[in-house]
Amino acid sequence: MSKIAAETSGLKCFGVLLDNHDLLLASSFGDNPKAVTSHLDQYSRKVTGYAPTLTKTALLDDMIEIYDGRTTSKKFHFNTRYISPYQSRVYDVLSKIPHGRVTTYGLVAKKLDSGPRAVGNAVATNPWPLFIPCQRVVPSTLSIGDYSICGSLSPQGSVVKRELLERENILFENNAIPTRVLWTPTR
DNA sequence: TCGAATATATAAC
DNA sequence: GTTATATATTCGA
Repeated sequence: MSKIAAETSGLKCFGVLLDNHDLLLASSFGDNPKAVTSHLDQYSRKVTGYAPTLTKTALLDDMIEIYDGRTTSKKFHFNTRYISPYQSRVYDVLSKIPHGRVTTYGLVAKKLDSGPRAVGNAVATNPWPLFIPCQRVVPSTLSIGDYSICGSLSPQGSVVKRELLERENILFENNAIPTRVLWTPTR
């Protein structure tokens, strides 16, 4: 059985989905609290077959810290049962991107001997936004690229993605990320 | 099993 | 700036 915890802080709602050992099954955040919880609820039904119950957890405070662009050295514990081995390899790389830096879909692909579109697929289906910093993956042009909120793409997503990076002290120079911010996964 | 759909990259114009 | 094409993975018919 799984559990949802959610709370609103400032203008955003933050939510997590936990399994019965308090491992993270998914996270979600956005403007609309209803959308956040229903996204987690649907994810739970899809992967576990069950509707979640409600709970509380300090993980929401960690999530808000990350949203605010604060560095955290905390280790989070994920339930990886419902993701593919390939997704797992991609998220391992993403978790190594330093705070305040970005990498590209292509560089991650090179590291994994895979392809950039495949990386895009995996990043787009990241169940753990904020905890796995998928906002730090951008196109090779160093423009902002796309970002999904509660499982759906919209121009709003790119705005949120940019704000997340700006709060990590990444300042854009004429709508692009400076090259010095680019991080290359070590081979 | 196969076709279609991607949060891509690169090269050419 | 705009295509055209190659590419890896996933998902559903």
